[in-house]
Amino acid sequence: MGNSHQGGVAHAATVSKFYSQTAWIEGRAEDQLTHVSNWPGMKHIAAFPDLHPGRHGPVGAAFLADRLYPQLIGPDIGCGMALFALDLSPRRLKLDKAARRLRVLQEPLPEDLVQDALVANGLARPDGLGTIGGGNHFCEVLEVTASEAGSPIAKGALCLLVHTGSRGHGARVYNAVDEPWKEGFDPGSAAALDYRELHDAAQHWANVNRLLIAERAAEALSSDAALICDAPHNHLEEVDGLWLHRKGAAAPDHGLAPLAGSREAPSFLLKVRETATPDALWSVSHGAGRKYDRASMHGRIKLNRSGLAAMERTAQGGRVICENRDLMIEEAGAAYKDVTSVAADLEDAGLAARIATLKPRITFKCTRKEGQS
DNA sequence: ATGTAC
Repeated sequence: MGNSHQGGVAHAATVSKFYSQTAWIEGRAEDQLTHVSNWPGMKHIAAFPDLHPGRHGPVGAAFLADRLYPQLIGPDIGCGMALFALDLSPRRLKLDKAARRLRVLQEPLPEDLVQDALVANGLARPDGLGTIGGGNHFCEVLEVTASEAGSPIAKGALCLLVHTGSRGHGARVYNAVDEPWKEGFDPGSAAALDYRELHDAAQHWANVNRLLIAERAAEALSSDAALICDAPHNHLEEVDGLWLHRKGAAAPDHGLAPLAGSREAPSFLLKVRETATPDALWSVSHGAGRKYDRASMHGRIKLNRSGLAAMERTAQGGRVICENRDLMIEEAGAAYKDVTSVAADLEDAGLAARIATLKPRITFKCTRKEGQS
């Protein structure tokens, strides 16, 4: 664990794996790791215990190269997890009422507020600003059930975890990248400079989006949200003249990063030891990581006659608002790895320590739209 | 992951 070793091919990047022998890692994810390690200019890769297969390379890894690879970042540029403290006590949180109120997150942000946000933050386009989007994105209310020394949130407090990114804005940037780009971009090329400028703007857009969603959710709950940390996990960063690509690997914010579990498992706040482990490329896991791909989940989850309703309440008594049947199945707790094992591997590797345990109470994913099942 | 088109 954590030991660096050369790949089998000349000039391949070094790969550091921060997971134990018993970690759930698909062979295909490790094959992708080896494949990317042979890309031109790839120097070093850090792979984390949430590693799983992705479209152009594994998710749950950080890649350091002397070239730029937009496909390693993907369309959701700037996607990340932001954690907020809520000014609201668990006793005052009425789950069903609060869940109903959070449904406002499905609505577009009112146009006047969009315009205000664009001006205040120097953003170019609305592109769905203030909404969380689909896939694995969510806005969740959690209760702090354990808190260690150094934690900014106390046991018994409520917090808000927002997982979203740059929506249509980053997707447009990504989809506009001229192919072919399999060899990556020379960092000095016009294409690279263009991508970097648009990427940085999309990352900022995503950052603002998480803050706006937290404000909307807090207002719906008649509370206030105070930012604890906002850790992006899909982005490009220059490090000593090289290019660090994070794909589902979190960049800690002031040494903190949320580690998302699932609707059936806790999440954790991690204190990250950023300087101790350059082999980890100043990154950690951002969540449990997918155990089963979306398609295969439909054969694994059998909804009974009560259908979605059975999944709208978790075993822990939490509420889930996800009125898209397919998404509910694809995002079931069973689709994710054991987050406690992921956290233990990060701790054993000396990368991070859990300083707070967060139990999901209400997860907002989506309400029903016309035409959806 | 997205918006749009089928």
